Amino acid sequence: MSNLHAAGHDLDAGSAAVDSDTPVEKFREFLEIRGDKLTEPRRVVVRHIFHSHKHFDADELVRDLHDAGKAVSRSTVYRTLRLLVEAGLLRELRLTNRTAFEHDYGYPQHDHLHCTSCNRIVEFRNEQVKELRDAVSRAHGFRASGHRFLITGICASCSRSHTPRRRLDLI
Amino acid sequence: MSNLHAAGHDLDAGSAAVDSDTPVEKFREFLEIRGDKLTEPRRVVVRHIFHSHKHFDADELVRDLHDAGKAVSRSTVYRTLRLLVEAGLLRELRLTNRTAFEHDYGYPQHDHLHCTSCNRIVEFRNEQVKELRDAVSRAHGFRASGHRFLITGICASCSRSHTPRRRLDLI
DNA sequence: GTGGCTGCAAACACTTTGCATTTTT
DNA sequence: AAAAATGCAAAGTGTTTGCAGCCAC
Repeated sequence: MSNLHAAGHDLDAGSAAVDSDTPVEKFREFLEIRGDKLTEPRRVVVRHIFHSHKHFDADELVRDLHDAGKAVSRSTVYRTLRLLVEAGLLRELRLTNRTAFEHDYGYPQHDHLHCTSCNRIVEFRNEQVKELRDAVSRAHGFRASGHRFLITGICASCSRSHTPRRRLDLI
Repeated sequence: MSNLHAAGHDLDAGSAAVDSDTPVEKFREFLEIRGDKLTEPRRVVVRHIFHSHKHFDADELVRDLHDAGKAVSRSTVYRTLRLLVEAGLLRELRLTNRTAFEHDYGYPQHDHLHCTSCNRIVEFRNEQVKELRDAVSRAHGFRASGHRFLITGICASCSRSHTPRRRLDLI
């Protein structure tokens, strides 16, 4: 889990350090161009999202913010999420009927393995995916701007534990 | 286009011919095993779906059936769609917030290009996708049962005609 | 006949919107 | 001060469910 966050992602944090590459700054630039405003609720949402979350959905975010004593109304959360996607800071993931989000800024290109048993999502990185996408696009006169490669199946730990007719940890 | 439907897929049709490989038959087998029943509304839904549709959503299906004078209640349509997915006859596609479906029976493995401008979906086939999926799964101890590779971008005809090129890299 | 269906309407779950008030530039 | 954002509650979507009567096996 934590290994995915390994290298230099010291976003936000209390440090009053250089602040021009934080998600909040990026968001401000985006809003500025459109003549929109960076408000406190928006700042709170963005900071929270890029502070720790990986994949999350609107409801989770509303609840987390509330529990952290930083409550932001559900409407504002939804409105802000929409903006963050437009701004390219977040990406939508539609595995189920509720939209999940993940970081798209300062985050390396990757794809997902979705375990249909425990419902967990594992990320993986593989250069060939993009190569393949570009090759296919080229062959179709398509100008690719992105892709989603989702592999569904049973993860290692689930196929170990849920396998019927097999003793669990006895050996 | 038509090449995708190339070989022997004379499904439904009035011909009282051999009927053991139609989607309806497959569905019956599936239902039988579970001790469930093949009813007229279910037959109507399955026949309609495999008669012409490619990608469709529940609402479209309800409307089409209604317009064809073969109305089936919305609930039954939803219930039947769920069963067809379980039966492996249909596959879910979640590009937007409404679930879309496509044939999964008697249809070759393929993936999609989604044009975000005209919203059209184009299919493509490429063996390497599956190879890549299997390689990645293997590397993660994952037992893959399926995958979804979706390439988003602008299709040839849109990038020719429209040119309102959206700026995505403002930030 | 029985257990599973169907249709209807009502319930749900997720997301969006109208509006009066507050905040940002 | 003007323009835009917030929060609330109310309205939308899309999908599921409870139930009385109906139908396939």
